[in-house]
Amino acid sequence: MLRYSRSCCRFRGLKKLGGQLRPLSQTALLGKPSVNTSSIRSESANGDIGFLKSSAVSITPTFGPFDNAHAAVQAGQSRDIMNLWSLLEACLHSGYMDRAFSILKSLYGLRSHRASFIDDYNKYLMKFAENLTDMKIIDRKLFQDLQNVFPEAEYNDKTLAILIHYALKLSPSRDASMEHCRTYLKMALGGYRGILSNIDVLSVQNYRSLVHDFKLIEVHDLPAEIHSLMEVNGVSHENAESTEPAVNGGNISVKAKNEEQGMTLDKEIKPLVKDASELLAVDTIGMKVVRHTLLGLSLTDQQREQINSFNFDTASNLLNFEKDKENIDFFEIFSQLKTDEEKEAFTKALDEFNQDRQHQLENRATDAAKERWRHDFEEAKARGDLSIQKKLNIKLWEWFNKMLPLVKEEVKRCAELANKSSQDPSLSPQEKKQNKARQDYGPYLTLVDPEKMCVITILELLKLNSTGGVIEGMRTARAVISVGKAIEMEFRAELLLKNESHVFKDVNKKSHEFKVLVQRARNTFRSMKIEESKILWPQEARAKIGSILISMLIHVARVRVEGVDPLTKEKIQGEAPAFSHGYQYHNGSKLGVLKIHRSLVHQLNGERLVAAVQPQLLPMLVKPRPWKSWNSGGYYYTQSTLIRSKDSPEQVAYLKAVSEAGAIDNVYGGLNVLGETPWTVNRKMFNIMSHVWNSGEPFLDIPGNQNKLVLTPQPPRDADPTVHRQWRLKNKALANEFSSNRSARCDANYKLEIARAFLGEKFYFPHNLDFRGRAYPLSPHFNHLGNDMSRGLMIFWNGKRLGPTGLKWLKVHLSNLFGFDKASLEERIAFTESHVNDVMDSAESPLNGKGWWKEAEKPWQALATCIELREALKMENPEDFISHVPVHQDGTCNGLQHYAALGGDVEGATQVNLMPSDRPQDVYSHVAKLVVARLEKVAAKGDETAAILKDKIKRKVVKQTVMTNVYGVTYIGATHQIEKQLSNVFDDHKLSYELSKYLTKHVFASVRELFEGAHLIQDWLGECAKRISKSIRLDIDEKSFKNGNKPDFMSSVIWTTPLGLPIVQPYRENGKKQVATNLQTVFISDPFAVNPINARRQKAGFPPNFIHSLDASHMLLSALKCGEHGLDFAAVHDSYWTHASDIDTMNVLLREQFIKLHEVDLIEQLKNEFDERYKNYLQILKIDKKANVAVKVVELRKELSQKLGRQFTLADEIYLEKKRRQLMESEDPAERAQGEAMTTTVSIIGEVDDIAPLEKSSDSSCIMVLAPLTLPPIPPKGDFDVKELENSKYFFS
Amino acid sequence: MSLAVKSLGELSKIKHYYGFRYLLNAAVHEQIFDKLKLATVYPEPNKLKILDLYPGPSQHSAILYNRCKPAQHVLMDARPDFVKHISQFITENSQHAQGFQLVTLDPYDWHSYTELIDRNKVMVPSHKGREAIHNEFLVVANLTGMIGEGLFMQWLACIGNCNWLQRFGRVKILVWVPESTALKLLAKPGDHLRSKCSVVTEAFTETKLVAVMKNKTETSFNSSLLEKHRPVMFESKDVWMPSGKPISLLEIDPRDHKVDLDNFDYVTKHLLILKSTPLYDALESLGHGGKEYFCSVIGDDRLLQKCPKDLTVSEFIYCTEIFDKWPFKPDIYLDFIDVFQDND
DNA sequence: CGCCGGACTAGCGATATAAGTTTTAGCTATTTG
DNA sequence: TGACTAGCTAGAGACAATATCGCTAGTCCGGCC
Repeated sequence: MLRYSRSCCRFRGLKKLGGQLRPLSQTALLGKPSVNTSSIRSESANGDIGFLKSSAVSITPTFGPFDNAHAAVQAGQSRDIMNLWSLLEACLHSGYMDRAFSILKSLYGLRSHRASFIDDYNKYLMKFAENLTDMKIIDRKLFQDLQNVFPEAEYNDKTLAILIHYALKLSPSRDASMEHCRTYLKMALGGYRGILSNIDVLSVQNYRSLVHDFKLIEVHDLPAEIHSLMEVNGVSHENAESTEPAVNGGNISVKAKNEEQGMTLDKEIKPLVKDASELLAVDTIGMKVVRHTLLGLSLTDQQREQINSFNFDTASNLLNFEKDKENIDFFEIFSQLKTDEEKEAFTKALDEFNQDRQHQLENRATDAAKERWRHDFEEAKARGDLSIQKKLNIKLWEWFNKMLPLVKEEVKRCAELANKSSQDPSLSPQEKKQNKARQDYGPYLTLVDPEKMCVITILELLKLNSTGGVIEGMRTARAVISVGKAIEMEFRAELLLKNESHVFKDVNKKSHEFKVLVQRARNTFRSMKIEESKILWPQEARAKIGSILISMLIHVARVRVEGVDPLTKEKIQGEAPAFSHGYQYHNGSKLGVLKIHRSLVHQLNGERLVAAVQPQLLPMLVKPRPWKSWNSGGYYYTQSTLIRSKDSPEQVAYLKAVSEAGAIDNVYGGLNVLGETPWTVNRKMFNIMSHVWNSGEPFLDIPGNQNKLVLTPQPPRDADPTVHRQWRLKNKALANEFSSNRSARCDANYKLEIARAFLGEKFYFPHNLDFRGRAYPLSPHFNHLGNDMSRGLMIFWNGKRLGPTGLKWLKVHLSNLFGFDKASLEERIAFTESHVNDVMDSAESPLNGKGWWKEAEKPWQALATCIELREALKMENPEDFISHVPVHQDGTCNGLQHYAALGGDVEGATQVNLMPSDRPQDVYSHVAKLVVARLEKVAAKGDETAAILKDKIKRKVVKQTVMTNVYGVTYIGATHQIEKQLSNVFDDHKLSYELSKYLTKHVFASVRELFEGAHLIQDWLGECAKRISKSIRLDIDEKSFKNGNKPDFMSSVIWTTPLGLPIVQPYRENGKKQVATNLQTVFISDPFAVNPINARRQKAGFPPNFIHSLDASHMLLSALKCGEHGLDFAAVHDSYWTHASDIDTMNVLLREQFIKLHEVDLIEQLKNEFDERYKNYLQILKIDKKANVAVKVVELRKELSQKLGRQFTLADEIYLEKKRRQLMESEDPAERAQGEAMTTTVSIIGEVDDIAPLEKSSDSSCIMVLAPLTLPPIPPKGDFDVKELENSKYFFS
Repeated sequence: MSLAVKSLGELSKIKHYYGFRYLLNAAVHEQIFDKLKLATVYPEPNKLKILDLYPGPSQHSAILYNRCKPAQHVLMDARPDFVKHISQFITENSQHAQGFQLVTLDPYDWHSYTELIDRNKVMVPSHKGREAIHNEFLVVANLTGMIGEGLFMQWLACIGNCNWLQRFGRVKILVWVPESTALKLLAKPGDHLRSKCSVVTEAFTETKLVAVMKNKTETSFNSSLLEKHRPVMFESKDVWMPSGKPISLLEIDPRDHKVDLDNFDYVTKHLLILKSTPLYDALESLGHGGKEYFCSVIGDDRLLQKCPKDLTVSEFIYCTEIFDKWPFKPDIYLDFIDVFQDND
């Protein structure tokens, strides 16, 4: 009855208002928006692993505000939108409703954003309604806003959901409430489901009312996750008369229902849980079950005792960060379980426990840190021990307490300012300025609990000690941003938690089974919520609140210091600020630094700073949230994006488009496999490292614990300037070494401490991608991509019986770790076997024995393998050994492998083991040989340099250069690498540098000779990138021509990987700007700014990036397949890891996938994509002035110039060409004809079939013209057939 | 007999000027040397040694040589085109060029001087005390090129340290610099160009503006400066290469000073970053608790209200002395940063 | 009432900073076929 | 005449950042008609 068509509704609605009929809801009078539900989902073509579908989408995407390249109008606005969004959000949560409303108006003003404006309005409405008691006000407000203020905006299902939610909450009577709901439901755009799917608005209680009380909707209208929650109740309460219990809900066990039955609804609806932390305490029931399950397993008495005494209350038993406390060793228990059933039960119980812990981990870390400080403080106070040389934590607690009131005061002022409409004129100019600034940061500062902000600030600053090359301190810019970011993260996590508790507030989890259901619903809810939140605080806001907080800390934080009186030379005690803001110069440019006082730094050196590790970024205790969309996956409470595109919203835009089309499911799949591999800490390795660490001595790559930086004595004043310079350089070098040692040690400390916390735990690494699609674990510090030490600390949680092949592979692995990896497998096995005594010795007494393992290329991993091997060999049948150590298979010069496959280069393919062979080919030795041959040839002709060098060329000399050559190393870079090697042979520094320069040329030439095909492709890729990045795009580049004939080039190189991932090279000119903060201005780039691209980097980066995108594709495909075959899989780009026993399987799979990848001609595919994507682009060429076309162009220019009465610029030419094309696309035949008839400079050039012969490089005899963009022809492909690879066992080895 | 003085027309045939600019008008040069009254400073030409750095076309060298007839006049230049030109010039004038010689060393390289003086002993200046300007040694240089400014700043440091050529005494330097550099060096307290180098120049040298290019633009020397120095003015057409920034000639007379250079450096450098912030606040950037300390020592509130850009040299020296007495002063030798060491 | 002028300011762009110089591409003149 | 090379020069470059100043364009206010 209220379903009016749009036009008549407005009309009639208004009429009715004027008349007697007072509708219950004014909002109901609003027009019903038209719904656009067309979607373009094309069916995946057969055999497509992503590319076809994805490229189809990404070539002509329809972009939202993330795009910064597509539409010119939008270009300037996307940044505004993001800033407004974030400000709106901040104002709403800070309760600045008036300001929020004016922001809404601004958003409404942005045309390009109009369509999604209602989402912003909904957020406002939601908040607006929160503190009201009268439904009518809400309804009227909405009506008036949409009628008068935002006339072009139309409500959507979420708007209705909000109305329903509040109708249920606020209506005075059941009837009124029901009537409201009925009305709103009828206004639905596309059925009830649309409204009801807003589980972030409607609470479980709401659903129950709608279903059970009012019977307005059926259970099957609800989102699937909610069903179960309804039904449990439905059965117990309503006897299932109106609902159909069978719908979808069959998975509820009888037991669960029974358990629920005793409860009445009244009892169930408890008073609201006010905040997140209280909510957490409710969960203990489940933990009893966990304990019960665990105790039911076959355990040793000791373990039983441990579990019995273990407090499964997660809040008090998060990870173990205490040195002398031991958590239960879940890994030990798990590995000792005999039967699969027991393992399964154990796993289930542990996972459940970990679900809760993960939740805690991501949410309660700041509180935990604070509590620890307080605890230490109180303890010391109780002991009466508040000595001068205070413990760090006590100091921190004091700072915290001094800082807190300042922060609170500031928050108060911001709030006051926001509520005051007019400025107090009596204020001093300085105060006024301060208030002005408060307007900027105020909304953001009032979002997070001041206590938390203090803790975060302190922790961040301590964590940043000695970063950014500052000796004792950090860069200010980094500090303010870090603090700001941390605050933002905290806010997001809190927000999510708050929302969650709001929605689930009236759900009581009495039973264990029921809780599982709730948890599932929650997870869905979280995913939704996270996906929805695309808002990022602008860097500017981060910097501003960061600086405010930091300057407060600077103000209060003080330390005891010691100094020397310059006159009496006595030691003096004093007090000074712990932090000091100042500047340092580098190359004449100033750099803001935040210095940390030396005495504090010393104290920090001795501390274990685990608390400062962002807890949101630790390895996860549960399987990561599977990747489902560009921003949904990984951690549970922290938003992570699929691609780490710090400053490329452009790629995000493409990504969203293809993701929504479901074109990159293989990427998600591959990443999920990586994320689902469970790990645990290798306890034996941990103990050894821990021991080494505690000694404080340098060991392998762990630097020793030096406390003092000793500088060399100063030369006399009148010494030669060179002497002074040398002295300064020497000091710099010393200081750099010192500080890099310190940060290396600090890093090692992080690793060890995280490892300690995860001892005996089962954990996972959530992964995401860099912009080329390479996978990286999200958790920094401690992951399997880390250095040898990190890797040595980790083993697979799951163990697998070695079996005959496993044992062999374990031996091969050890040999590889020693760097003995270019021999045949048999020889490598023999290598290990010949060292069996060393293996035993290393494993048995790693620190006191002969220390053979330390000679390995990767000593820590070698030691881990030695230990594993010893355990195996000790057994009666070593093949029965259950192995956990990951065994690696590395591609031999993986980049070249891809190049060889692309180029079909037989010789190259052979060299990098794409061809089956009895022994692995060693490219490096081969190149070395080639180089020697060259040198000998020239030496014979009398070249002395060649003669000196020709005997000095070893494999090692060329290795790095050959390897990095693929990755586009520059001549200079390569020279440095070679110089490093040569300096071992030649003492004279200058000589060795000269020789290196000479040698580099020959190495390059040799590599080129050997990988002819590869280099042709490399050059082709480079040339394409160059042309694309110097191309002009008709639709947007018009205004970039402001500087006459020199345009700003805007087109990045964009391509689609075989898996369908769109890649946008992010190299743009850095549009860094100065941002004023409390401490100083800070130089930061705004990721949403549209900057011209950096053509040089686009060109230099493309060839290696393309190859990386291929190796990434290969890895993900292999991961996917390994996952399908039940393998535990991990990878470091071109090094694939699995259990020893599974290596053979993995090798087959990865070769299969490589073949699959290269079966299509990827280069041709790329060319086609380029041709399509850059179809209408123009390029600037220089052609011969005397050529026929050139003359014509000049004539036309002259003519047009006269008509215009001024110089005819390239911008004009582009404008004309654009017009011509528009006309030709027109519907109107007359216009089309007009277009055809038009002559532009571009059309003249376009008539020439092949422009290339006319091109000239540098001469005054040529002119600049615009021509359609053409790419060079693909270099011919060689005869190598990638299928040969199938039997090449040394491909990866 | 004297060396031939070539004209701009001839000298402009030299291919490359390497980004340097030279005044090539003999009359103006004469005017300049008149103004400098070199005869008073160097009463005994037969003991005078002149080191001419980056002489380039060497027109001024010839004129100077002709006027002073010094015992030795060494031109140091290593730029191929100039080397060629100078060698040829010397050959052409060989009979009149006693003591007029070229060394093809790079004046930028410190080693060139040890090479010239200590190793090959081509030119060995006498050591003089620091009571007066060295009266037997003169340095002439053209630093109008790219590297010029940087090199000059280092020479200033050498004056402060009494090393390099300044180890022989307070050696006068006549140096051509870009006008922008001259402006900086001569900036007085309160000038917006006041910077560390102006303070250092003022503290360690007595610097005079000898010659400037005639210039219509505003962004040039202010009238009081011109009034004070009364420099010789020359036309821009007398300068080769024709394109480039205007140039000026400075006369640098090192002072006898006893300032602790390192502390002075640190204090001026840091204070002048916040050149318009009152000392009261700016001092905090000198180190942990700088504000507290300095305020407790400096009684004069007027000084604390002043901005670094308005401070006189003696005020900077005063601050340096206080800084030096600070028990908790930061380590001034660790005042740098390794920007490439970025751990993420 | 409306209009206008002047004061004021936000915001942007330019410039200086320190003090051994960074690499590279492109341009020009020289050399050589 | 053209092509190639060497060597210069300039242009970007990571002044891989920040303080300050001056200019401009807009805003606000008060006075005047």
